[in-house]
Amino acid sequence: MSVATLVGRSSTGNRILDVAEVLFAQRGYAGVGMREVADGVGLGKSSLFHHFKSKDELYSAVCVRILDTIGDRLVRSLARGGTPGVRLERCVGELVDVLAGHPSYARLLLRSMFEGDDLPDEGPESEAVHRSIEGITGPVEALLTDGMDAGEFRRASASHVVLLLVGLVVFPFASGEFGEELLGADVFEGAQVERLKSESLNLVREGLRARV
Amino acid sequence: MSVATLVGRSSTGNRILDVAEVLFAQRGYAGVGMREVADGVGLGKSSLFHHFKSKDELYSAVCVRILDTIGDRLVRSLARGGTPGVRLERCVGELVDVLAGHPSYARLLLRSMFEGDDLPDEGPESEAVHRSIEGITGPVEALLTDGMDAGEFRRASASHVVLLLVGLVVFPFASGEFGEELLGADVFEGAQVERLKSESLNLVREGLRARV
DNA sequence: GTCTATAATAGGATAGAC
DNA sequence: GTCTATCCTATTATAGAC
Repeated sequence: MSVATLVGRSSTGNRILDVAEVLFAQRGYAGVGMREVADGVGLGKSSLFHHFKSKDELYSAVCVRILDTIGDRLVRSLARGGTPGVRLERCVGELVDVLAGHPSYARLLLRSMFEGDDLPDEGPESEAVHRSIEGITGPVEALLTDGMDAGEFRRASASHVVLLLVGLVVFPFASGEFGEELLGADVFEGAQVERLKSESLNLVREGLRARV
Repeated sequence: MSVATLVGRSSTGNRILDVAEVLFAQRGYAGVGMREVADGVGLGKSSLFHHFKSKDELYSAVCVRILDTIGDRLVRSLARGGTPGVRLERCVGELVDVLAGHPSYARLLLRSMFEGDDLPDEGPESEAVHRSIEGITGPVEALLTDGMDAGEFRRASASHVVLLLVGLVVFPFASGEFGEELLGADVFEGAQVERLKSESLNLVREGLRARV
């Protein structure tokens, strides 16, 4: 179904999503007007409403596309097997690579969590977002539990650790100027990405290892 | 100077800040209108412009007040002495307490980092925010470096680790519905806060400990 | 310090021609 | 599928009475 989501849209629809993704990531749901999106695509404002019947629907479509892209890669990465420790590290590395390769992703992901108050909680779009999220957090939480049961990870609350890990991995790539000033370099530069990846992996590896 | 910021405003000014803080945290800069703030305070819209000459200025004032409140507590906490490990853990615990005690803080902090594109980079307000941030990250980064030099923490890039720590500690309290569904409970509930605090402390302690 | 009134602009969304 | 024109509402901000 996630594959259908990725290919089941016209080329104009995808161009709209491309433009909207960048804008929503930069300025958030309320900060972006349909006119600005239309200008970016090279269309009149009204034409957008032919492809997406409301701003809400456009925003949700952007979120679902990102979540499915990330979800597909993570699930594939997890399926490649290995011990829980190996799989977790591969998974964190993969997530860093996706976020580093798509500068809009981290911001839009975090923003979408904050803007839940601004958007309808019900409706089919919201449920699609929901399913996509659970398709990611579910397997990761299960992986942590497996690692604890196997004695590879120390005992901890898997769900709380997942929450911490999301912040740990995603936030740096959403931190913008804050991160840039802290590091003295663009967060998306190759060297910074590798540094962030290795520091994240070290923190996760050592932080979750069972004491000997 | 941060003390002056905290007391150097009329009671009406502070009431406006209280209302604006909650609204900006919920819906972001662009998502909140001056009218909504005015209604919340019980004033006419125009009266707000007597206290803050623009929406930008109001938003910056909200950010600076939060940053100074957090900064004051962190700096005080750090000044209480101890080994780097002890001080870092006290610092993380204190930060968790502040964020848990003020549900608007984490969201507004993260949002303010994303909305840098939406607001002027120059000007006195932006510089005040800047100073407040450096007053927090500077001491923490120095603490990490001290711990590494003392052989208590493993070698790592202090600045990159600070970025990870901010995400790790701040994000959960900004995660809203996402965190709520993941944990199956309100993130700000006493038991959840304690769980998040202890899991954060464990991850930081084990994750930064020098190998023996 | 707070108010009413107003300016000037932009917002989301729809109707209907082509 | 895209366009122009339009509707209605909301936006930030200012002017000036009280």
